[in-house]
Amino acid sequence: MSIVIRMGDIYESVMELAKRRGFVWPTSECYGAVAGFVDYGPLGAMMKRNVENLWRRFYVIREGYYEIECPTVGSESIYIASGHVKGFADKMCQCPQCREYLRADHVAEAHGTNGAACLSAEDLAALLHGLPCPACGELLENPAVFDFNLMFETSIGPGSQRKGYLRPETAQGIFTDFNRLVRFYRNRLPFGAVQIGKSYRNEISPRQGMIRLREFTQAEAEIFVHPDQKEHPNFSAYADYAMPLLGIEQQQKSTPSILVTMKDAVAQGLVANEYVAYYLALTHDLLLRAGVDAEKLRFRQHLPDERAHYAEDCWDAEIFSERFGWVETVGIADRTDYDLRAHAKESGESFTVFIPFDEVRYETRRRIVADMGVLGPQYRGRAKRIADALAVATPGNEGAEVTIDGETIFIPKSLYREVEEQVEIRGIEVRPHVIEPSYGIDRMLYAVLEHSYAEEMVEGEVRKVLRLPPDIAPVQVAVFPLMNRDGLDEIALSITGILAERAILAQYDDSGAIGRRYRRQDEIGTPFAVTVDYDTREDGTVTVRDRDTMRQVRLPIGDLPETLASLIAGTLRFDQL
RNA sequence: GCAUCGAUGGUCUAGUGGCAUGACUUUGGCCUUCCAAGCCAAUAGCCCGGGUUCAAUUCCCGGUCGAUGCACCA
Repeated sequence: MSIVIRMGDIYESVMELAKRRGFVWPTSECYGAVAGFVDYGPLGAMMKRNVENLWRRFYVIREGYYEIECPTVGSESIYIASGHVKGFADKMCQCPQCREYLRADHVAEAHGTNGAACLSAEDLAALLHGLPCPACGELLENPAVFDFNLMFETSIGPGSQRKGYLRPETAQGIFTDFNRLVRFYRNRLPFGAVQIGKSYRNEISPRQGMIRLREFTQAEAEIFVHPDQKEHPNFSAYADYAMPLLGIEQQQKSTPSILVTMKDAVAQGLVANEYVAYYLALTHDLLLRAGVDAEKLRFRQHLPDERAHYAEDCWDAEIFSERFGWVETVGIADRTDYDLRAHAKESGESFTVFIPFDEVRYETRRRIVADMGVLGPQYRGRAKRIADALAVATPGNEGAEVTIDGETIFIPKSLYREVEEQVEIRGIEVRPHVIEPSYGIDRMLYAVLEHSYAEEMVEGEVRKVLRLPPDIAPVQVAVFPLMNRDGLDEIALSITGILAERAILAQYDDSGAIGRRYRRQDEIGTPFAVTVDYDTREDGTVTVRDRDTMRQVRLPIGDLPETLASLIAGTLRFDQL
């Protein structure tokens, strides 16, 4: 019936369509676009929201991880704790000869300077002067050393007293709200929270359109689990879910990915635990549901040298793009307690959950109780500190030694007594581990557009069509009068209204020949089109046309809301009509 | 950020130191009983800034954006 034709540069075609039909535009074109930023046009914004809502259906509604919303501007302390201020600011310089960018501290380290990363830019520049460029060998002359941090910096309030950063990921907001979240979830593990929102990274050289943006949308879930209980309570839902995994071993031996069930992947130790496996499967499920081509999706495990030192296991969902190759779109990591520990250290708060024991436990503890009646007058200001030090000291036969301000003081036995007491232990403070699935929504959206895009020959004409899942498509239904007269238009308009009341986004169009109107909708991926013709006036039926097959069936107008709603939800297939 | 190449209505494109092509799209009208039909009309463009010149969309310089290579990508 139709032949799919070979396409040239699919990226060009997809982006041309996306621009022309209002999916994605270069930002602020009237002043000259800025690389790394895009505007979502009317259809793009609609489609993006549909993708986000699909994500919410999986993570918020199904998993029960509630969504929070934090500021995109955060104070410096957050990112000092997270490691972004230090870990993301590299001292760099450029070789004046070959123009190679160099990590200034690396060059200095290579020539025998230890701890070069901690030196100031001036000191580093002085050190580098006269050293050979590792790229071209020319001697560096007074190289300009500058900080490059991928975070956008800003100041909070007038006079720029307080430094702030645009968040480089949404995750930190969930971590900084941890203690509130623990109470919200009534002190029980596991629990999770999610956030969908903008993040910012001042990429040195953003290329590749929507793939590498300076402002982008992330959907992140942080799932807090007991460190010793990494069995997902609902693991059975995905235990038998089979999908191809490209583990470390497969990559090192250059063998293809292996098809395994999640149950086996965990049993074989390929995936670290049930939680990670569960979200690998859920992500696979979600991406296919969003319109990603299963053949162009793989899950790749981070190699030991690319995995962060604290991560127990880390996988990327990579989506194949004709233009960009394999693109990391989702990261799924077991981050252990790294983030919570870092914030606990920086903020001084605990970042733990109190887990009660099933039964109260009793422990016998020895404690040293100072005789403050004597210690107080004798040591005055230092008495309290001495008593505290005594409490944890290990006394000898004659007495105990404590060290205060570097001075070792001997406290004779007579000034304290050792008591043995029974303590009730009702539970312990546990610092949860974090399982983090992190999605790049813009990349996902681009991948869905690219994978959905098709050109085919229909009766000598090229038909461009986006085969988007019905609930991802920006517009769900188009409504046409066959002729723009004889009352057909009024009927079509009233159908549009009826569908709107059922919260179905229907677009009315009476302009131009009917075939042209079908093509217009094909191009933006509208899955269904309702046409009012002369039979409608006789028997109250209309045709419903399926985008992918271009087949039509007649239905009574009264059935439309229910039938279309089921078709869009995917509970009914068109070929079942 | 460096190097090379490019930028003409919404889209694709012709062309030029002197009134800027054509097609498609869009809008209006006529026509039209289901897949970009036809006819008439309309709307709409030389990326931005500076220089050379009587005159610059065209030549020169700088910038922006895009493509490619290098570098970067916790």
